[in-house]
Amino acid sequence: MLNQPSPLDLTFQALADPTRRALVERLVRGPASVSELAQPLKMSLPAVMQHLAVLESSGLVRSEKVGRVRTCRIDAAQLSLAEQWINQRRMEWAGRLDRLGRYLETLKDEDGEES
Amino acid sequence: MLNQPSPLDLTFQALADPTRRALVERLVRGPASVSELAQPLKMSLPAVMQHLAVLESSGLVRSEKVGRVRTCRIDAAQLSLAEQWINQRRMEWAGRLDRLGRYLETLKDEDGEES
DNA sequence: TGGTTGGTTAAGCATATACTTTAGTATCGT
DNA sequence: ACGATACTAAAGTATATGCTTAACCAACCA
Repeated sequence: MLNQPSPLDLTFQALADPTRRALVERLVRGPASVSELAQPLKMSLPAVMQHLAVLESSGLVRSEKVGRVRTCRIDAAQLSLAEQWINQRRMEWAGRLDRLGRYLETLKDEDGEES
Repeated sequence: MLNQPSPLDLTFQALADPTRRALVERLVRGPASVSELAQPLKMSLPAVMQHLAVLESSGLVRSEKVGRVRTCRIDAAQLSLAEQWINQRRMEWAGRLDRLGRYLETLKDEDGEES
């Protein structure tokens, strides 16, 4: 993976970590400062900052610093992107099963009409 | 991450790699053998097998070997799991924005009624 | 029976991830 | 001005990831 990762790579990668999902779960309930986000987590502040950096580089989270406090908020557009990718695959798969089922049905019907 | 990863960890981690997403994209169009899956990819067979192992340990893909050929198929349930997690967060966020908007609206109304 | 096909195992290697501790640098309150 | 607060930067470390190549095994097929 020496070529630069796509937005989808970054988004799924960001969501693959339980700490980062916890951060997202917190942020959907409203914006929060870095130390506010770090408080319930049992790891160092720099560790939390690194997780936030991952979330931010994926586009899932944006943040702005005013004075000495950085306020983070989630960006739902990126969540949608990931959701859409999964949904499209699931739909494709469901559609296939549906067509397959219908096809097997026609086979049974033809069988019934036989002889 | 020395404690064992959750199903959600494994699923998002599996989807974070473009090669593995390509495998999923192929498999939603129907089951395939290992070498069939490897053929369009420009990497060694063992590399593809390792990606398949990741997909399988996440539950996104199941496979069975008959004779000397292993046939892989996707398991949509695991796709749903990931999709649901995202969807719930997105809903939560949307709901919050909605409530916030309504609240601001009431403030404006009260403001209008003032003095 | 012996070669080809389809898959598997093992080992090795470069880079990436998830932390840590230590040492900062700007605010902000008094 | 001075200390506390909120964050940041840098470096180090252990483990994980994404490959590779070189064997190897177990059908199948002539």
